[in-house]
Amino acid sequence: MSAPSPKTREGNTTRERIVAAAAKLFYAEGIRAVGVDTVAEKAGITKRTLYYHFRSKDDLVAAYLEGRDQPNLALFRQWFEGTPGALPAKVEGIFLNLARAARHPKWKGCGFLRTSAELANLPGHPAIKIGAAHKKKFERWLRDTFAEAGIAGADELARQMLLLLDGSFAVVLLHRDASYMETAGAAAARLVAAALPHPVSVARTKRPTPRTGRASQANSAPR
Amino acid sequence: MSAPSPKTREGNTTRERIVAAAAKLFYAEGIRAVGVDTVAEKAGITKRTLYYHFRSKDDLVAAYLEGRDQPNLALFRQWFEGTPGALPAKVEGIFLNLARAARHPKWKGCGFLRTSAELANLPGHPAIKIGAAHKKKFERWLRDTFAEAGIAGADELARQMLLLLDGSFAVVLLHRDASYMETAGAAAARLVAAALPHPVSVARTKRPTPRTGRASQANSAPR
DNA sequence: TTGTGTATATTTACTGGTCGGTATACATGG
DNA sequence: CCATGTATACCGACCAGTAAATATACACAA
Repeated sequence: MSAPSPKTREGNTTRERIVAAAAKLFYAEGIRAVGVDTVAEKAGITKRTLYYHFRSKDDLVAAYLEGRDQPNLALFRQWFEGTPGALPAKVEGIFLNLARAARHPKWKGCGFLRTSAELANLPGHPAIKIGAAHKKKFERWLRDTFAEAGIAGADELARQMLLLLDGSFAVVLLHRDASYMETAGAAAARLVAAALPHPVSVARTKRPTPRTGRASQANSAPR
Repeated sequence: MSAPSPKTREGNTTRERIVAAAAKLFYAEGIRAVGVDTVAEKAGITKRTLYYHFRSKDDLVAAYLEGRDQPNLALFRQWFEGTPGALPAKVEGIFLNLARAARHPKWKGCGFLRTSAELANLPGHPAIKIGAAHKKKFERWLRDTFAEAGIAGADELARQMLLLLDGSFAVVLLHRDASYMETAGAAAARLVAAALPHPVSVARTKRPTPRTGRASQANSAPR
């Protein structure tokens, strides 16, 4: 995005190959578990070359997450749009696709969350800022999507989806049981359906969304 | 719980002091970020003594989480019982108390989840098994509590609560914004209220819980 | 075309320090 | 004496980061 950097082999810059190697290793093994020597070896370069392209390991970690930001968001959008049906079903589609992905043996949870958990003692770390921004982008996309559908509490609903999503990342990683993602998807679909302006398929009620009052009072976004 | 081990100073066995020091350090800094030398120093002993009491660092990590199991569960139960009102409010009380705790500057998320995230590349690690068992105990307690209240889908509801809880751990740790826990509490309360056998304060419907059908089909626990 | 300067890119070899874990000896209390 | 602890000193491996030399590419001048 900033430095042009010339080609070295077929199509890949050296920097890209370093980030690709770092991404694989950091995601598979963890940040502190992987040394820069290992990254350099996997990228087919020497450690000194790595330090020519990155000022420090922390910068490399940040580049790893930076590189996952857009692809991840695109994947979620794709899962949403690729699921037929009404809004609740489309939201649930994200969770069901994620459950399928989580059953792959190499799946190890959400790289952003795992990095933030591992570096929790360094709150200002650039990688954590990138992770926070990533999740905020996702939440904003959800909120806009809900708002376009005419949902009143789109803000809070988006936050709830994020909580269920990240909760399923954590729980599935711990138990290695992807069915929790289907549970989360069901809960998400139910919350979305309850927030829809049109009473869904349930017997119609007088007021469209009478249950919104309770929560909005406990959650007026302190900051 | 297993070895009696004699006292060394006032009231504490050496082993307990080691575990206490390890707990503080591992929670505050992370597992791989803390060396055994640091733990030994903080416990006021030498490293060799640490290795007299624990076969390996992995054992020490397991002991750290083992020691947090019962106190953590007791705290959740206490928060639940200490909140007045009906079931949804009591469940929400857990989240509100947790939000208060999360605003403490030394709060760093859930030690069980953070350990599982950091050791995700070692699925069989004893500490991860302890963490999984801990979360299962909490989920079981929730399920039994819901079942006693006459809720039909107590199993799934308990899983949803766990997802919201662990989701809020992850999200609040990333954003350092405890208000997400209040959002999670509101969502939890709403889901519990919707599952109650008695239609809550909303206008009565013909069937007590008509919305259960959608989710039960998507979540029949594959394992 | 040839030579030279310069910025980019990469190498080998190495630094001081920390990692988990241990060998050996010494203390102390039953 | 012997079991239980504790202390000093050390191990090889690995850690993040660096020095110095060099290879490569391109610009511009003779």
